[in-house]
Amino acid sequence: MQASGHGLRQGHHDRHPQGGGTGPLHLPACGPQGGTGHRRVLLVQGDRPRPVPRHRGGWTRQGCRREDGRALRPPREDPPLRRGRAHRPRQDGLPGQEGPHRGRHDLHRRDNHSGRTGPQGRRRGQRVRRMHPWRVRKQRHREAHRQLPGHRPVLQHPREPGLPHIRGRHNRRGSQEGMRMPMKEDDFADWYLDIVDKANLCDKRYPIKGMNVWTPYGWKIMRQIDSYIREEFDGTGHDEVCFPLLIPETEFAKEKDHIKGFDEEVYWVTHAGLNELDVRLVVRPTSETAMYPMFSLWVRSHQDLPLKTYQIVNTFRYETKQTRPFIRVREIHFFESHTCHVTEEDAQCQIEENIEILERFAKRICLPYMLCIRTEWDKFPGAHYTVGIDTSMPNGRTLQMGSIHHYRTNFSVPYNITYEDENGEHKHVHQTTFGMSERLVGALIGVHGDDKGLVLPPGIAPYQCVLIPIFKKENAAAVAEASLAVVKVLEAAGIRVKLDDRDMRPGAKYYEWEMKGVPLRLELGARDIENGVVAFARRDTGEKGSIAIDTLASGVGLLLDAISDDMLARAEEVQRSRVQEIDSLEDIPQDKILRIGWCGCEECGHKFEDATEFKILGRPYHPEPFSGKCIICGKPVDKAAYAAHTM
RNA sequence: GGGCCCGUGGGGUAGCUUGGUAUCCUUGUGGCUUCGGGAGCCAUUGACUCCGGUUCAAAUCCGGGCGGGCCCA
Repeated sequence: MQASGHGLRQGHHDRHPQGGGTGPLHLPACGPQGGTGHRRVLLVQGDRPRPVPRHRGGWTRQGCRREDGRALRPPREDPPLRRGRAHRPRQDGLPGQEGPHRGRHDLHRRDNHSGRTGPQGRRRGQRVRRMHPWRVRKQRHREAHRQLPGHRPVLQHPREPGLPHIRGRHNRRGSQEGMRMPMKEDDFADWYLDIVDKANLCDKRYPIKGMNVWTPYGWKIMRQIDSYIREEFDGTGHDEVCFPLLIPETEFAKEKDHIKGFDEEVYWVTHAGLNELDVRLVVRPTSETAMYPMFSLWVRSHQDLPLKTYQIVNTFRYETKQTRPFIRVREIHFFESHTCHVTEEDAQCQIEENIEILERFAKRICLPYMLCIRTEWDKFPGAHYTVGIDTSMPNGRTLQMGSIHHYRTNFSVPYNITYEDENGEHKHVHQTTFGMSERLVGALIGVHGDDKGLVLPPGIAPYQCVLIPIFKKENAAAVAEASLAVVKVLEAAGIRVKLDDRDMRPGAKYYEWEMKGVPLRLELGARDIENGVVAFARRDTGEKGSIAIDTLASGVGLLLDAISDDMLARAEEVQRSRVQEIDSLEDIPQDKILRIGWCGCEECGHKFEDATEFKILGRPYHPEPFSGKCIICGKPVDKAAYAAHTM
């Protein structure tokens, strides 16, 4: 700030809410509003006090009216919708819509005295100067405006005083800022975004919607998931491959249903340098059409079968709906296996194997799931049938984490993938695929997280335990040494451990690592060293205790196993409790997965979906005993179906 | 396809109706001090989405672009 060519500027210390502006007034030496940051204050020389303009900040926006009663501008009935929840009007009719604001404005005053202004900075702005002509005009204009009939200056903050404090913005104690988070059950969407942000799983600020940056912590989680996938598929005779990102339009268009299913959400490469391409290129939304032209070259004899491949790559889909980290993105970190078999039965065996793989995999990452054979109108474009892998989220919606498809010969015919059998006959292969994505990370967040933040299963946590040394001034060196020894023991036992010896208060570290979901916290202080133990606290249950230092590695191992088992058991129980059987369209619980009778015909299915806005997930892959009636047509049925709101 | 709303430091925001002053919290940085559940103090970096227009003067008003969000079909 500087004295401009106009000769004077005001600092905030000059303002006063009562300022009428009609004549010279003496300023308070240091009013409650004064002294916001002495950095900003400008001393101006002068011999006459100047009028004090009305303090503008924190005043109600009030529409003003002319004599005829018409508004000069439409008065704003509601606070303007700006960024931040604190602006939203209360919808619930609870007390708080009226009355003096007791939050921000007053707090500002308090803060202004909080010591940020130095001793020298408090008595400034006493000398003022004659007003510049434009300011005089403006002052008169405002004064006239204020005297219009209907003008009601209200000394009340425009924000609703009764709104709950969100994220500590109005908190008296500044240190609480940013620590609070939305509650998981109350507002899942906000809670989820908050956790992604605070646990630093990805950075959403990349300037393309739906394309986020994997941060080190988030990427460690994803890589751990990938490593399990590699272990499982390598162990079942699959070979990892890596196909190009781009697919010629000519290949992409070969399977009609497939292209129809994707044509609204693929990215196109149309130019190379300055020239338009003769054949446009598709950025893969999935890799069938990239792989299968090559499969037709690779597969020649029945001895080449089964061909079992997989790859972990990124795929691209132009999502038009609202994107969300990990759950709905445009660049997808994707796993996909592709297999070819001699017969439909062989392919079916592969589906069974995939389900076994999934079972082991899901246990390791502690995710409950359900398998449903998707409806005809919801199956993968080009598939014979699709098995969806769903898990349920805290808001009652289901999240599809992956899918398993049986293609029969739907792709091998257009892509001409044939083999020569023992008799010299040429036949089309039967194919399957199995795909999962970074949605697994989204599922982990939603299924296990709580109001303190992320909770990671030990199997995928980048750090399975974190060791926090409790220093005192006199014993810092000894504690540091003992901590290093503990870390060495644990690392030797193959446990991923993090030593947090930053210069922070222990409590602050506890909160931080709880937010980041580390399954087990270890503490080591003078007390523990004396007793020959290490203190621990479980993230999932909060349970605290101590482990003898002699049996540290095995003790920690046992605890991690117990955490893993308990987390899976609890999540499975929650999932079971979210399923509810219904037999009529009346009183449908909106936050449950519905188990219904459905005759299986498309007409009834669509009727049900239209009437309830639920989506039919399909029939359970593993048949379940059921006897009832189709919820629409009333025909007796012996097979269940599941339906849910989906993410 | 139609309609509506919003773009202010790294994050969250105030200010916009009535043009002139960029507010507060948090974060970051340096220092002192402290450490068994978010300590404190001192100093300090950092922003008006872009392009036009109106004006002596635009975060503010007007038009357009870009970006984001919501509703309807």
